[in-house]
Amino acid sequence: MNDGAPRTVRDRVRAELTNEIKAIARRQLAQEGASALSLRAVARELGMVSSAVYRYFPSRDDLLTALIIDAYEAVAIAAEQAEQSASRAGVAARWLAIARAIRLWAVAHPHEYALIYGSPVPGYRAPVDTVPASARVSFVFLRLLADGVASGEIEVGEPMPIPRAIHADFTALRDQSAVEVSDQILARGFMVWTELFGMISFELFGHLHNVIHDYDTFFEAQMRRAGRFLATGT
Amino acid sequence: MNDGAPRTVRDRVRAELTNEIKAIARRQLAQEGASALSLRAVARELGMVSSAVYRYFPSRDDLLTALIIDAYEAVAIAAEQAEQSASRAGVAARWLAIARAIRLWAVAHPHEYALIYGSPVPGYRAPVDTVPASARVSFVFLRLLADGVASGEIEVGEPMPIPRAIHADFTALRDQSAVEVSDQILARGFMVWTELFGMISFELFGHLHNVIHDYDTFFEAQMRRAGRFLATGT
DNA sequence: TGTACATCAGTGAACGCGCGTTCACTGATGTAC
DNA sequence: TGTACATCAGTGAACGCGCGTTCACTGATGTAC
Repeated sequence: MNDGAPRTVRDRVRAELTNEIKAIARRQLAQEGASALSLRAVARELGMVSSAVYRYFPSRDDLLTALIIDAYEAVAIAAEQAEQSASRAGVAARWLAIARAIRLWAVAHPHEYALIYGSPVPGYRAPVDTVPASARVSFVFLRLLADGVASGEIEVGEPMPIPRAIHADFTALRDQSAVEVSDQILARGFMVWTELFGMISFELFGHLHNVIHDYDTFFEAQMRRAGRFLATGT
Repeated sequence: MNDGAPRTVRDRVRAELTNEIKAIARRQLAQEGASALSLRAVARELGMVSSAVYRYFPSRDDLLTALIIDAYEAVAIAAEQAEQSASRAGVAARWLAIARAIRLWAVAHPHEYALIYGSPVPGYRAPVDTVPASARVSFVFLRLLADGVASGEIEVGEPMPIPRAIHADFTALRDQSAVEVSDQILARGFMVWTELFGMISFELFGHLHNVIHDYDTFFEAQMRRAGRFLATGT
């Protein structure tokens, strides 16, 4: 149906309107948050009658799902582009580039960040469609880990014991991502990755308010430290 | 007015009803999330007419504020109790006790956790009243840092450069908390603290779904590793 | 190229719902003397 | 201890609002021959 380029005028108009609906919805999201997102408000701003939106999205939740997928893809693309721009640099620099790119996207789109990394929207259950989109950004990081190990920039050091249950999960992750990285480095990677999103969430959700004032500098300093930990385990 | 014990029957009934309202609201929060919390639904479950609730909370937002403060205090109390039970143990064990207690509280009260550490509730602006409550839990951690440095269990190691702007914020934090800990250890502490909440948020908000299966074990392993980093910087 | 029919986009009205908040009221509880 | 008045809790009706979703409809666009 919608594979390839749109053939007819109708198809093209439809694709444009679909995007316009999403753009308006994103804007309203940015003003009021996810649970205040309403089809009627979108229709109003579009200059259409509310029932017309149903020609494009069968329900409010489907619109929300589309926004969620778009948001996941936007972070992923931001990370991928940063990674590519820095691809000739070392692992530490690439890590910083990725971390900065993700944070900058989040700061520029706080409600979209909240939509995907904040509390789940009440009454909404994410369908499976969102899974591949959500995984995409972490693959950027996993590839960085693999590169770092291959180049020797990530020092493996003395192995630490990993619980059996976690080893199984890590093995599954290696299979899915086709990235061969040892348990120990995956565990280290998880710490740094968690740190990154914890940091952004703290900043955006107000937990550093009146504690830290220069968010940019603080983020930069902590991420540099995290990068060192990633590379050397210290 | 309400200083000390309630004097009259009316006062006692009022205090009980206020608590009951909060309890019902908390339960509804747990079922539907914060933005679905409604005074009318609470009144319905109370068996009262909706306007009666206004005798207890002047608006929906005030009820929400009360829940937020209660939630902050509940995590703080959980952390404090864990800390006290482990107060004779070493810093590593105390850190683990605190981390576990906070996570267990979060897992037991996911919507209350989301209320305070997830995305802000749309259309709601937290009043200043919530600030002291929100800070309480981190003071537990700051005191642990100070104890660890005093006892030598936290190794200071070679100092690392801290940006001037961050040094100023850290100084203010030392003043507010009356905890004397060096910039370097504060920075390290921030990393570990961020890691803890990042981890809990990842788990509760579904970002480890189908990746990690044994959350308990994973959390335990990562927090042990974080504890080592806290103590030794490695 | 032209016509006949099928598909689709957008309209407008309607259904049923729940929400926050206000207000004048009744009856019970508390207080001052 | 008893009475008169003030305070307070809860009622019931109402205001005005916005929401998601359905449905029969009109008119425009696309397709097959």
